[in-house]
Amino acid sequence: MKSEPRYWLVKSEPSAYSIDDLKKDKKTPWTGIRNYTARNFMRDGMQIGDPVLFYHSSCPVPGVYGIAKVVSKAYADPTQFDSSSSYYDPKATKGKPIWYLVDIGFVEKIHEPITLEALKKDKRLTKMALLQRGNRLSVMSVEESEFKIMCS
DNA sequence: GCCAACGTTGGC
DNA sequence: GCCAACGTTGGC
Repeated sequence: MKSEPRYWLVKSEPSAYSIDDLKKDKKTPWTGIRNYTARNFMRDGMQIGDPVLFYHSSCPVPGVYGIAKVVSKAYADPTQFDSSSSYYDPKATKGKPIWYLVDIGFVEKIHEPITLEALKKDKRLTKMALLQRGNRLSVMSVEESEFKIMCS
């Protein structure tokens, strides 16, 4: 990893796992990521304590609904070894895991979510990864300046 | 290693 | 439900 982004954004479909679920659980293993770029961010980039924007996708009002943080180092995603899991990967072995994850901890819920619509309107954010055309990455980095703009 | 086919994501 | 974008797979 060339640069060292320290701010992140993770996407989740709220019907599968929402910011309210994270609030209830306090923390959760960010399991099931099966994209190499997203994996590399978690495995090689994320450090304990890094702030994470929690984004709700595929829902009536997509946007950032809360703040979380990285609370563990990267470790092998156990679901890749579980043949009964939909995330099972027969090519992975315990000696040579393919997929990694970190634990994500709850920080706060944003009472007025920062909607995708609002993000698109802010000229300062047009370059952020989330808004780049066709970006479907479920874990991505966020510039410090972008994070501060969104928190204000 | 190329590239067409296929699958998934996610906004609308 | 549609469709554009794009990552992954697999035949050659």
